[in-house]
Amino acid sequence: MEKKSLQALVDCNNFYVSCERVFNPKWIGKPIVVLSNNDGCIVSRSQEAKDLGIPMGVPLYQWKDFMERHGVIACSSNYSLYADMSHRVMRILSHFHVDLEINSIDEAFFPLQKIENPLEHCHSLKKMIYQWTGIPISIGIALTKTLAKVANHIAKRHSEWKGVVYFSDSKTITHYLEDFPVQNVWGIGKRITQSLKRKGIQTAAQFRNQEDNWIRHYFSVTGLRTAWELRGIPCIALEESTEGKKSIMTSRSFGRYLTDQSEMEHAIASFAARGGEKLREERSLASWLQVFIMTSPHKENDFYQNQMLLFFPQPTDYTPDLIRYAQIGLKKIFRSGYAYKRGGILLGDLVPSSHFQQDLFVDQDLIQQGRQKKIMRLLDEANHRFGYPILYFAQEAREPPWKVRRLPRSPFYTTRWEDLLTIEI
DNA sequence: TCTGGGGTCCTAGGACCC
DNA sequence: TCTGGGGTCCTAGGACCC
Repeated sequence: MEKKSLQALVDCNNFYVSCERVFNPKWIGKPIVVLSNNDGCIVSRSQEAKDLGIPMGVPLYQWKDFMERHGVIACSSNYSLYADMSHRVMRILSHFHVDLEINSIDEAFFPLQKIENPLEHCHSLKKMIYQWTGIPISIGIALTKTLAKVANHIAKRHSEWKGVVYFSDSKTITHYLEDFPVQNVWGIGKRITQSLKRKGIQTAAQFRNQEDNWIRHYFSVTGLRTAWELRGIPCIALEESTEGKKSIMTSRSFGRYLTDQSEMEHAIASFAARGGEKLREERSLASWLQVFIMTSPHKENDFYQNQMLLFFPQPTDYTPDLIRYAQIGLKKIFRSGYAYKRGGILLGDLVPSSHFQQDLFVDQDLIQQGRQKKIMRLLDEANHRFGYPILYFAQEAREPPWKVRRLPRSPFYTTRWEDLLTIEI
């Protein structure tokens, strides 16, 4: 007989802050926050910062005074460092679990039904990852993904579990769900929470106990799936991790307003070039490109946003093509007289580059194609080796004028030779 | 003055077809 | 007052996630 499914969810604690602390141990025990691009929002908080009541995702300027009063340290984000630390954690996990499903930079699921003693196994994983990477993690174990999420939540808040929570019987599950705010359930966001509150539902247990028809009627199949998952019936399958992305987006808010068309052209070219890199990393080709620009959505009068979709004659990952099409689109939608706050590109209908069949009717010289591939490979290799872009296209902006950092960023400790950590003895 | 950057999935409604 | 009906495909927009 087949054993019941069992899911584990690994989640790195306060991931960005934890990465910073690995190389800056004097920050351990202090309230720290990491900021988004251009230092706009707070995107990661240490436990001490959370305890002070600083919320996730809020604009920095609204909390600046408060943070100064309480001695909260803020630093700019360093995504290369976080991506590299994430790879290290995931590599260790995938060594023990080949069917690891990476959910985000700091989160992964894996099935556990074949493991003799899940609790013990996960405790040793947790210890190993801390020893080898310096990153503290929490693990939730349960029959379904949604319950594993809840268990993980509990693991972070109830220290008596020592970072690993195993929902092994229905009594334990009910006990925690009765105390679990419904808005913290995976898949239940702001809108659904509001609607549930109006109907008198506050906890995960209350939601789980509603009738199927009622849930289906108000919250569609998505809501019903969540309810079933809370009852321990798996509805969200463990996906094959080999499945690739369906679209790739590269976009930024600008550190200052852009009014000049040529500046916007440089910005869009840089986004297209970065999109090309991501495509080739994924070993995919894009069938179309969408370019979009917008003014600040916080300024209601004088708002303008527009986008244009362009199809390639055949799927491509060749950066000069991406830049060329992005510029064509931009010309059509750019209106002068506006102060632009954000722009970007979206690449869609991705197909694996290995599966792509040459279209016989497109007049494309094969030798030429081979050369293009070679150029892109050289470009990627060079930029990868140095850990930051040293080769780029003339249309790209060299020193992005829209990028404004006010606070120092940590060095690229793990991806740039000059930034290697030195220890004085 | 200052408000992230990615993604996925679902639904409703229109176009179109037989 | 009557004015078919059902299926598929596509798109835009909403809701959610971290």
